[in-house]
Amino acid sequence: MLAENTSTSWPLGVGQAAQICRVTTRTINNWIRAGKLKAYCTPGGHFRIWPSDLRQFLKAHSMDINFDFGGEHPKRILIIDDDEAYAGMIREVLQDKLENCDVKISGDGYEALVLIGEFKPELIVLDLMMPGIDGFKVLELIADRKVNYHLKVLVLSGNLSAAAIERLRRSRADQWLAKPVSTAELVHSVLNLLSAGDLGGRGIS
Amino acid sequence: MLAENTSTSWPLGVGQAAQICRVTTRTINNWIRAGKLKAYCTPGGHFRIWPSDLRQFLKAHSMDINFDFGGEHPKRILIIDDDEAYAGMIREVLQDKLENCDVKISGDGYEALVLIGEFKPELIVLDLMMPGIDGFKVLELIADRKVNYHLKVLVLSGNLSAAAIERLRRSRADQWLAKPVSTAELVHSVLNLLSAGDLGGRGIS
DNA sequence: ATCGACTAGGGTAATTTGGGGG
DNA sequence: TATGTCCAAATTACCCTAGTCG
Repeated sequence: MLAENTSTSWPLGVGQAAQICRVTTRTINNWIRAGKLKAYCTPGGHFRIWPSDLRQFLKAHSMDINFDFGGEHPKRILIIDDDEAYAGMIREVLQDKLENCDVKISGDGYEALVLIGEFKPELIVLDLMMPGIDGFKVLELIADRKVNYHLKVLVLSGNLSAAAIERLRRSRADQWLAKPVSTAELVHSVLNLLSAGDLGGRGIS
Repeated sequence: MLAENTSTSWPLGVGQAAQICRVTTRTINNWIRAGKLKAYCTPGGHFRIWPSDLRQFLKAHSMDINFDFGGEHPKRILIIDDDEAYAGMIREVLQDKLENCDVKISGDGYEALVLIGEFKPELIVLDLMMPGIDGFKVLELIADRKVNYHLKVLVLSGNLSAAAIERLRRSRADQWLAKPVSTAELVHSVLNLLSAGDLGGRGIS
């Protein structure tokens, strides 16, 4: 649906790119016309730059500049936990600490599977103990999708026996934390998992 | 309301085009009046833009923007059946008779759930008899999605007792056929389900 | 007829382009 | 060579109200 632009990124104007790169708009313009910086053109002749292209440009020229212009899509996080109150708390913590994130909760493992395809989260916070569906089955499916997408899984569980941990390792979970978990620990893990690899998408669906 | 029609080939309002192009409605208006962007006019003077015209416009100006507004894509059909040979046969029949369709097969009910979200099929051909996951659970999830998407379900089953049929009815399956099913019967049902609720395009693109 | 959502168009402000010369 | 600065024309964004759509 178009009405909500929570998952689309916006192109930067030349002035915005100039601020990020600490140069004048004129220079940005030169870079574009020289073919060094990829951009597209409005019918009126104004250039627009996708954040991911600017990032690539900065990286290619070893310009050590980081920017978070809010133009990129928020990080999509899916919390799979049948404990509604607990999941809600996690969401609040994440929304408070990660200023640009889009969090969805699913208390039903089956619905969660649909959401994995539909919402395309970058990170899944998974409770292993769920009624109806096996958390390891979810992990197995996710492992298949990791080939094509950036998708990290943080497992939360109250019962992390050595055997369970070994099975998690084989299931390619990215990280696991024992409940109860401190907010600091949670946020640290989430930030760590999200910072590994990112690319901005473009387009509307 | 114009903003809601994401799954049929309706003309776009100026605001929708503006969101797609990441410009203001005013700018879209300028483009139209300058003859750069093709549009037609309502009696009251409001502009309407066909998705194909907008797509052509974006392409003509090398604007690196993709949008999928539905209506023009091939019909997406998801076959959920653990009998690989049977599913493959259905696919061949459908691809032969529906010249513009995109068919995916899932032999695993869990993976199928992910595909429902990811592939966003317009039609699901569902085998009730599946190992691991209950076909009715799938129907239940689909019923939720029907609120927001055009999604029809054709159930195939070898065991269509009166009780099963009653349960299918309650589960809001759109149609059910007993195995074995004739190809003519299958194709007829599929065409019927796909054409319902979809007004089609405008003929030429 | 009523109503919410959207749009056209004018006016104005901000930004961008491209040139030329430092 | 690459970039900063000045400038006019063009393009786009923002704000507003009356009018249209469904």
